[in-house]
Formats: sequence, structure tokens, C-alpha cells
Amino acid sequence: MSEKPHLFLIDGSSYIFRAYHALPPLTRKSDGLPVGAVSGFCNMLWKLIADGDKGIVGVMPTHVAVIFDAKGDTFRNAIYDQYKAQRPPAPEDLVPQFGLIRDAVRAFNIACIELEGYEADDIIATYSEQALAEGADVTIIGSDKDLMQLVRPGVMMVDTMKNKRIGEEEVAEKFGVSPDKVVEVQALAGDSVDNVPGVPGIGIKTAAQLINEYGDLETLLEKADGIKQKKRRENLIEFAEQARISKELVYLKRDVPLPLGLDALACCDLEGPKLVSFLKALEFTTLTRRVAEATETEAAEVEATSLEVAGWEAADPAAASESADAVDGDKTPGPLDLAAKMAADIGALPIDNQSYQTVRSMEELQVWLDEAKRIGYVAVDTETDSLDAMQANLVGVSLATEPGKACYIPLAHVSGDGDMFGGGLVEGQIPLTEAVTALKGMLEDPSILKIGQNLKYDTLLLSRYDIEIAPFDDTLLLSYVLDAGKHGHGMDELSELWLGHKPIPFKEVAGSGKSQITFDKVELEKATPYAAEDADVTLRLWMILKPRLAADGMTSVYERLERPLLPVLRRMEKRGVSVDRQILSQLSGTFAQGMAGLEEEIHGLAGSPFNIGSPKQLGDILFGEMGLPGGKKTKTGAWSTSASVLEDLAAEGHELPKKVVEWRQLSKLKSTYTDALPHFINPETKRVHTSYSLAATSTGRLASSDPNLQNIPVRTEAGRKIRTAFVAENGNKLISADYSQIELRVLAHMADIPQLKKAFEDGLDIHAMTASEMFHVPLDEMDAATRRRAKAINFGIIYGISAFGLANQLGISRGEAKTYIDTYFERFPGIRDYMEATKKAAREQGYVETIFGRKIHYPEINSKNPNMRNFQERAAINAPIQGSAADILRRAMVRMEDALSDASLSARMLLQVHDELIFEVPEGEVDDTIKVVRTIMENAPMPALQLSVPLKVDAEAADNWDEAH
DNA sequence: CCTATATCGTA
DNA sequence: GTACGATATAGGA
Repeated sequence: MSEKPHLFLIDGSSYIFRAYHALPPLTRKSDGLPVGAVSGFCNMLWKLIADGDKGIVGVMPTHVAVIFDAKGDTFRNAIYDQYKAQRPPAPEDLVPQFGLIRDAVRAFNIACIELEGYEADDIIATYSEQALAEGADVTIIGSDKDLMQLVRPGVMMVDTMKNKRIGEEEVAEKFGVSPDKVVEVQALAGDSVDNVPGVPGIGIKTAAQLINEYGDLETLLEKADGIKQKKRRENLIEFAEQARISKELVYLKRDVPLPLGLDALACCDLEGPKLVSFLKALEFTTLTRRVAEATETEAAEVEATSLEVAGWEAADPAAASESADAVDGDKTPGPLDLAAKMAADIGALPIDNQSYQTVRSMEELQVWLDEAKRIGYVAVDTETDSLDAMQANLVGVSLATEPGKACYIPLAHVSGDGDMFGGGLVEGQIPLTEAVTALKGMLEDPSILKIGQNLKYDTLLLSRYDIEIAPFDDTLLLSYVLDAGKHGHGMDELSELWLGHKPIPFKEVAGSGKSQITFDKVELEKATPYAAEDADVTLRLWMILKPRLAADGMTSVYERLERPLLPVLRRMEKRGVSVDRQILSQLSGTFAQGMAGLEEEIHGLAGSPFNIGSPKQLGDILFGEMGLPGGKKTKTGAWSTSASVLEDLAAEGHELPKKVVEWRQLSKLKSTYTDALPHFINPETKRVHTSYSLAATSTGRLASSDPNLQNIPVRTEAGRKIRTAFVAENGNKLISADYSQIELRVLAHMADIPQLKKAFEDGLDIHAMTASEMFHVPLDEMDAATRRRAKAINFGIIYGISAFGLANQLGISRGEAKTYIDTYFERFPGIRDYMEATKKAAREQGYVETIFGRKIHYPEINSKNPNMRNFQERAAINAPIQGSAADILRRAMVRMEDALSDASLSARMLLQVHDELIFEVPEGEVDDTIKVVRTIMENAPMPALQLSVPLKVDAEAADNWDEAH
């Protein structure tokens, strides 16, 4: 115990306000309780403890206390009734956090001190004094300038938020005098924030100069008539008393009657379970995990503290839907209503798209960047000359910082007149490179949250300008997570829905069809209202949707499965995949030849030429002129000429429909793949860059477009040839890794089916096992036809089976199909239970969930239209299965890149096809890569979830996709 | 010129 | 029976 005691005094009250203002104002617990400030505060405390002597303070404390301002007036109000009188009341959503922060301090086993009639600063001053007297060192954790008067040898200030140490030197720098003269300077200069009057016309600079000259306030006031400057002299004389009062106000009392002696502040050991229990109750998942790890606490075994929050009533989630429909006035608003209220408030603000600023100079731009820095978030939208982010050029950027406060920064607009040569750059635009540099600072600033709609586009575009946007929120993803199944998530749709405002259509500024112009040719007068409005709308949508995230309990889906996947997909898109033009062109030729031959035969059989590609003409020939028996009808009443109908006719011995089926296959392959794909080869990169949509499907699957690389043929031999055109670069291989039967495995887990689980554990052929169970055929005597039936039923189950559908699929009667299904349910009663439970859940709550909590809504599940209702029921049965599998692969993708680089592998993830990932990897790294990929994919649900069924991944490497698959 | 429909490629 | 996107045709604007 030879070490010198060291006391930490933490200025709690100032931290509360700083944490509150530093974080986006929307952090809430799942029941809506605002906890942003508590979160910031807890993180600060934890960092202080966890960093220990490695942190900014550099020493470990022996004693610690957190000091708060008590409620109500202090002795200073008796001295000067205007003291802090202009302070607005604390924000509504901060009020319930005051008590919680005190609870937090206690959970950390730290003394928590406040005293009526005194400010925290006075208590800190008194403790400092006493500690010094007893030979201890003191560190004040805070940044309030009023505390700076306490700095002296043995007393140091540390601002942990700015990671700054404030010693005598820093104080002298700020006030121009040594710390012991700080009060003299403050007495003269006053403080508008605290309403300390000071002497008019004297600021810190002048005050420091005067104090350095005269020594102290009293001496100065005595000799004031000797001051040369007339106005200053007069003011010093006239306001002498005011200065004395000011000094009294800023001088910190050092003789406060302390409620606890220094000994009582001695550090106690952290109690892991106690702290974890508290953090868990507040749903601070990351911090809970960190604390649990550091204190070796088993977080899962600790029960969350039950919180009692003054001024707050936790919502009953079950009551939420009722209260939404409730008649006004009969209920106190709960937190869920608060998110709704926010939506209503922001939705009610009118939008005036003529009020936006066009930013034309760096000075103007800087004002916006400063504002973004000050508030910590900004809505961003880019304008370009193409929908393809891999080829688009940046044309302008719009920003919004408040509803209605938005701007457009044109950067590359050209005058449209100059005909085919185009005009030059429009005057009055900031040079592109200069603006990009300035914007880069803001867009990469970790303290500024960037808010966008469909940011994958903007981040991909800007990554080509060497800008890596972070951190970010995406309103497209927010809406998707909250409302999948209810409506689309495009900005225009969301704007009309939430803001009751129809944004200016793109067509209105750029025209449409042949006369459409690119955005760089749009006049600035038209461009600004359009572009800035997008940023304005995006910001408002964020303000409405972000609070709902916690209120609806969707934070973890958003933060684990959506937001982190966006940069992963952006990189996959940017990498692209190598596609061999020659192979495709060769295939096109082959397909064309085949089509030509078939065409001749078909026309010959028909007796006259017609457009084979026209279902209408084909129907007329088949069912009109040739008088074949028409099978199915189409939605609009026309004869169906679908492949299944034509195949039935062919089976009856008709040549023509058989030839048409062949022709159609070739036509499809040629037009959709071999002819179309080469147009997607990027001239610069020589690769094909698909675009993945994170928010296109209701279930959580991705969608691929432009081109769609998730439907490249594989089932027929001719089609598979197209896959040989997807190749690895020289010296590389393509690896295809796909989950085996992931949806059936997910179903076995969710519905808890013992036979299925056993079969997967034993690595059995699942369809054969199903067939064996259903038809009582031993596995080793299984025939292909029986297995095929079982396979169809397994798929049918996943799709929300109907006798009609199964009959169709297997070409059997509905009665027979019904018998199969009944047999299946007899053998696997758990599946029927699962399906009934899922339908019930959908009917009662309007949505179903995946195993990771993704919600899929079915607003028409109780429809009176049986077709609609049945359809929604099947979809609701399918969604948790398909969606859970999709979530698993999402988790794997989010982790994959780091896992590969941690293993020093240079494999690049290129494509995703629902249950398959494609990588491009140097030949020498193939085996190691497969190991890593398999581990990540097979363990993707963990640690959030341990499936009761093993996941299996098949992986293979080859020179092209066909051979790797 | 634009949109709806039919068809078919994938998981 | 689920979930998608691309293509060509056809018909109304």
C-alpha cells in the first residue's frame, strides 16, 4: 500500500448532456424507452475502467465517485436570481434517463453523489481540496470550463470524450492566465451559457490581459479609473458590483458538507453479474458482451434487472396494436405511441421544394459540412448520369440536416445547348475534385452518421471516387426490416405513405423515353428542387423510421443482417465476375442454328409461317387451325401454351408442340443469356457487375438484376453450357460452396421433427428417407420414382403444400395428392403442427418470423377472398423457412471477408445464389479457402443460435462455374 | 411510348 | 404449392 492514492471525480451531469447530444437522438430500448444518454454514459465508464492505466488518464484510481447536480435551486440562485435562468428544461426523452444513469453508476459499484443546494462542481471542488490535503492525486473526468479553476499540481482534468488531458498548460491556453486566476477572468468575461453577467464589452482575451496586468479582480476594480480605453473604463466602474457577483457565481465552493467521506469512495471490485444484469435490462448488447467477457460472467445465465423508470411506463407490446386503433384520449401515451407520434409530427410538416439552396462555392459548402459535424448526422444523396453505379459519373450531391433544410451541390452539370458536342461546364459550380475532397472528410468522419436511401448505389459510386462512407443508416433497409410484406420501400412510395408528399418525378426534370436527358444536362434551377428534395425526404423518413426500429424490436435484424451486408454486397458488385465473350457468342451461333432448323420444321408442320414466340399466334395454330384439345386456360381466358401443356400434347404424339418446346428453350437461352450477357461486360473492368438488392424480396432473400446472375441455367445440358462462360482469371479458380438441403434442415429444426433431424445427423438421403417413411419401402430398395414423389412432397411442404399444387407437380389426381399429404402428416405430425401454428400466428399478429427475428407481414391473411387468403397462408408457411435460410447465408456473408483475410487468404467472394456462394481464388489457396468458407457457412447461425440440425456445405473448385458447381 | 401478360430461367 | 428477374409480344395511349 505504498502507492499514492488517486481519486477520480467524474462530472456526471455534464456527461449526461454530452452523451445525449453526441448520439443520434433515436436510441431506444425495444419498449421505446430512450436510452441514448445512458448508453453513452455506460460506455464512457466502461472504457475508463477497461482501459485502466493504458487509457488516456494513464493511472488506475484507488477512489472513484460520480458527481451529479441535484434537482432544484442552489445557493447561487440566492446570490443572483438570473443564474442559469435561461436554461430550457431538459428534453422530454432525456428526463427518464437521469435516474437510469444513477442506477448505472451503482451497477458499476461506484459511489454516486449529489447534494441539494449545490452543483456537482462544488462537490468536486471540495473533494479535490480534501484529497489533496490528505496527499492524494486527483483526476477530474469532465470538460466543464468552470472546473478548470481547480487544476493545479496534483489535480488534472481529463476529457474522455475528446480524449484530451487538461493540465495547467491547457488551462492557461484557454483562459490566458494560470488556473488560480481563472475565476478572475470568468468574473470579468461572464458566461452567456450560465447567464453569468460579467462586464459588458469584456471577453476572455481582454479579461486575461487585464488580470495579467493587475493581478486580480479587486485590484483591477480599485484601479479601474486608470484604464485608458474610455468605454472599458466606464464599464468596469459601472459594472464593478456585477463583476463581484460574477466572481462569486463562478467560484467553486470548497467547503460543501460532503455526504460521504473520502474513505467511502474507495474502489470496489466490479461485480460482473450485477453489472451484466443491468446492462442486459437496457439491451446494450455489445457492452453486455464485453463486460461479460471481461468479468468472466455467463451472460446467458444472468437475468436482466427489472427497471423502474420514473416518468416512463413501459409498453406492453401486445397492447400496441390495440392502442394504435384506440380512440384518442382514453390512454396515456406509451413508448410505442411515441414512435407513432414522431411519425405524425414529422409527417405533418409540409415540404417546400422551392426553398432549397444551390451550393456554388466552397464557403457555402463548408457551412453545410460544419452543420453536419455539429449535429452528428446528415442525409446524403448523389446525382449521376447513369443508373449503373459502376459506370456512372458523379454529377452532384445533395445534403439535408433538418426537415426542410436541404441543399444541392452541382458539380458536373453541362449546358444542354451545344447540340451534339454539348456545352461546357455550367458556371458557378465547385470544381469536382475540390468538392470531392471536402465531402470525403465528412462522409468518412466517424462522428457523422450518413443517412441515405439505397446507399449501396451511392457508396459504390463514391468508392470509385476513393470515398468510403461510414457510418451510415439506410432508410430503404429500415423500411424493409420494419415493413416487409406491407408495401414497397422505394423513396417515392415511402414519401407518399409517411409524409403525404409526392416527390418531383424524375421524368419531370429529365423527360422520358427517347427525349430523356441525363442529369448532368438538367438545368440547375430544375435540378436543385429535385435533388435536394430527395435528401430532405430521406432525412424525414429516417426520423420516422429509426425510432420504430427499437419500438418494433427490429434493431438486431437491422444491425446484424442488413446494414453490415450492404458494404459486403457493394464489394462483390464492384469485383464483378469474368465472363468469356467468345464462349457466349459461339453458343449464340449454335442456338440460332438450332432455332432456324426448328423454325422451318414448325412452319412446315403448321402449314404456314407464324411468330413462334407469340403465345397468341401459337395458340391459334394449335387449338384453332389444328384443332388440338386445349388443356388449360390462361388468366385472361386465352389458351395456355405453357411448357407443361405443350409437353402433354407432345406425349400424345404431336410433333409440332414438341418442336416448339425445343425452340422455346433455345430462344430463351439465346435472348436472355448468350445474347444479353455480353452487353453487361463493363468496358473498363472487362467483367460483369450484377446489382444485388437487399430489400426486394419479402422473405429476406437477395435479388440480383442487371443482369440477374441468380437464374443462370443449370438444369438442362444446353443451358449449363452458359455456365462455362463464367470463368476464373488466369492462375485462379472459381469455388462454388452451397448449402445442402438448407431449407429442409431449417424446417426440421423449427418444426422439431425427430426423424428428419436424425436423418440429417446420419447424413442420409433425405428424400429417400421420406419416401421410406411414407411408402414403407426399405432404403436399400428405394426406386427412383418413389423417391421422386417424396422429393416433390418435401418441396411442397416448404412451399405451403396444397393438393392442387402437388397433383400438378406429379401429374396425379387431386385425390391421390391429398392421400399423399395425409400420409405425410401422419408420419410427420410435427410438420402439420408447425404449419397450423404458423398460420395461426400470421392470422393473429399479421406477421411471421424467421429464427433470427426477421418479420414478414401478411396484411391480407384474413382476407375474405379464399384465393387471396390461401395464397397468403402458403406464403406465410414458406417465409420462415426460406427467410431463415436466407438469414443464415446473410450471417455467413457478413463474416466471410474478415474470416478469409484473418486466414491470410486472398479469396474474393463474387456471387450469391440463395444457398450458394461463388469465390475467385488463387490456385494455390483453393484448399485452405474451402476450409474457411465451409467453417463460416456451417457455423453461421452461431453464437446467436445453435440449430438442432447440422448444416452441410458442399464446395468444389474449377476453372468455370459449370464444373465448380 | 408505356404497361400488362405469358413464359421460363434460378433456389 | 414459395421466392425472384428478363424477355418478347400485344394492345391501349
